[in-house]
Amino acid sequence: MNFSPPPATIEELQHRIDLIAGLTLGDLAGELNVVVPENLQVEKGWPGQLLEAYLGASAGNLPEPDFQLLGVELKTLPINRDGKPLETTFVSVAPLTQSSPITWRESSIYKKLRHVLWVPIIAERDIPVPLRQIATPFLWQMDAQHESLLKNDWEELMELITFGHHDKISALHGEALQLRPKAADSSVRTQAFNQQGQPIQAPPKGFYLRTSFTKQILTKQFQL
DNA sequence: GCGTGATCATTG
DNA sequence: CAATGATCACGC
Repeated sequence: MNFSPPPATIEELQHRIDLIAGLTLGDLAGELNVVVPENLQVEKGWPGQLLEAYLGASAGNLPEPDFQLLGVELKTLPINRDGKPLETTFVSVAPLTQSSPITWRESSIYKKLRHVLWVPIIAERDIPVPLRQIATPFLWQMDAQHESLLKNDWEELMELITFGHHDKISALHGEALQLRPKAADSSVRTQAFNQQGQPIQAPPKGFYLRTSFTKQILTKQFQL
């Protein structure tokens, strides 16, 4: 995709997002001269990549916030017509080989979620992809309550990982943050440690925000 | 293979 | 019908 130049300031970013509220994915794709996929079965990440290109977010595949200059992470959020999140939100892969413990504020989760540009998209599956409409994007900063919630979940999950119990972690752990498979398929393996601290091969996992958490963010923002 | 962007689709 | 586990594409 053809990328726009990155915004230099928060104000410039705010101005850009004010202009896309109410537009459809087809509108944005048309401006960028890109073809809209029939459905997202084959190109699941397409909405996110479209918005990245349109808004000039380009951290590439670096484990860094999308707008590096501004320290802002871009997240599209599929919602239904009532404004309720339809999917969990992927944040980052989990470090299964973390030997020396890192602190919450050093974590990629904190760095990415500290400041987020949320772009809600009305994305019920019966709406054709090009007609899916961008609701009201907004800049959001993690507050103390969000932080303690996420920090608690993160510390619990990281402790399980550190002690080699990552194989016993399911999506059921965590109130706001959960750990789920993150791979091309279930046969993929990556380096990890077992309970004895010996290196083993294990399925890669990623951190995801539950819909209950993103729903609260939307509720606070829009007083839904 | 890993990390980016996520949604799909089966199941309880 | 929500949620968990599985999956798809791309850059390097």
